[in-house]
Amino acid sequence: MNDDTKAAPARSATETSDWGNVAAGDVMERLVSLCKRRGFVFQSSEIYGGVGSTWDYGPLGVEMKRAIRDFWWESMVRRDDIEGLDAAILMHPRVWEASGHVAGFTDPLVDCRNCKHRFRADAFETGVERKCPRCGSRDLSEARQFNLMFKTFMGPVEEDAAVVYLRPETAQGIYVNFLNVLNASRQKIPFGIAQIGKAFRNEITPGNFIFRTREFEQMEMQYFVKPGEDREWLERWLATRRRWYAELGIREDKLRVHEHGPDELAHYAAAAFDIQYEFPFGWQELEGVHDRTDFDLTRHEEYSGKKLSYFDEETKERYVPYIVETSAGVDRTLLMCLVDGYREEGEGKEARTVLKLAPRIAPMKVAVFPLVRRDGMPELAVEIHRGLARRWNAFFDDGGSIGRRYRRQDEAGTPFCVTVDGESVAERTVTVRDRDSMEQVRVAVDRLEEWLTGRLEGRQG
RNA sequence: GCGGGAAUAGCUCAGUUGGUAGAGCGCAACCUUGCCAAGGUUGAGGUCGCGGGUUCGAGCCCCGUUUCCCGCUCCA
Repeated sequence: MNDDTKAAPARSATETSDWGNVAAGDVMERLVSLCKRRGFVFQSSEIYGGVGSTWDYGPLGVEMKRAIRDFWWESMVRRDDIEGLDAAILMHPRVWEASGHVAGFTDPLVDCRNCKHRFRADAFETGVERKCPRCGSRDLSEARQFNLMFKTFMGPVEEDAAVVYLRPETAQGIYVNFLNVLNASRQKIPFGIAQIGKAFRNEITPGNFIFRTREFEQMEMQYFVKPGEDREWLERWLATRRRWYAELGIREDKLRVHEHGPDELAHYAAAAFDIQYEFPFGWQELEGVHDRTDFDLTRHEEYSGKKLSYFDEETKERYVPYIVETSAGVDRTLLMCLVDGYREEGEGKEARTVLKLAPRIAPMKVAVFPLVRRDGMPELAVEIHRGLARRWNAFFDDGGSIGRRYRRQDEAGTPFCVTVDGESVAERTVTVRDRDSMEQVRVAVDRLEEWLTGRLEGRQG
């Protein structure tokens, strides 16, 4: 836990918070409830009592998640210097020895309560005095088997089969394919490899809804650079990634960068930045931007016996590239978008719950309503909906009052609602209502798609 | 991992000394409705988280368990 981490400022229930008429402490609860009710996120295997910290994405959630992945992929891989990859979840067990994930996994570990050092416990069994090898403290935890990787068996007969692991991070799939991608793509350093995929960790403390789960999805880009140029690239990628969050429409004051101090750095990293968001449960990491040096490729050279260096034809130098990675979580990005857009506004009859999602990640882009069910309005509304649905996820609703239908779309985060009235039938014009400003404008039916394109993409710029 | 709390309809909850489950909202259908949760009628939906036990009888009492929440711990 670092010094930057603090709870969101406490406010009373009657005071307006960053989420409108709802106290910060209630936001997560309300959001979880909305997610279930509207079909964003369900607890996994709920009818059997649920399974710990795993979640299923419902009809709206899956659209939103896809949109987040697509936006990331477009901004990362649609560049000349980045290639895409989709590596397998199951990898050779030696990969995890090389990566350092197996060390301390097969052996029971002991924690020193005094200096927080963690070390192998097997030495005690051979008569070594039970004290911390670093600080000498005798205040030690019990020896515990740390099982952070999910283990399974490859082969149908369990006893004979090889133990394999579900990958605890996607990055290693990129490192082991470094040469394959380099040769196949004819890239030159500097260049990057990007991947989106699932990873699995037996987290000791999962929680906070979909923020920390045991099965999760990562969006990672590993950028291979010449040693010595790593720091420059680290800062460049950090700036690029910060801009991405701004383009997602996230509130500026809820984002910050935290630089890891020397005691926080992971074994593989020379320098590390976290991009953090201020959730109702505190500042939390969304993405790591790390200088991993040549640690990973060097280790894979050692363990595989294969040369993973790069020959620079211009300078005639051979070197193992340094790696600058950007590693973001899909699920926590989605949670951030939901949290950032969640509002409870107005009083009494005016009250509404609204998700102010950027149009590019809204699960539904537009909804179409006939004002009433007569005089040709339903028919025209159906026709308009059918046209829009060819291009966007568009929703049709003719149930209940018009105000109720607006409220339903507010909760789902739909940016625009199109209403067909009597004049629509006579003059081929419709009312378009904006989710955020609640303003209404009149648009010709024949120009509606063009108008929406401008608004949807204009607001995404 | 430790301690505490909770679990009843999709949601929020009520349910008396133990006597076979209710409300509001939501949802569906129909009517009404001319632009921000109007109204009416009808309806669907619960083996009360799960498994044992006590009892003539358990949503309620006891034990176990799972999940979630709050602290602490942990966090490759």
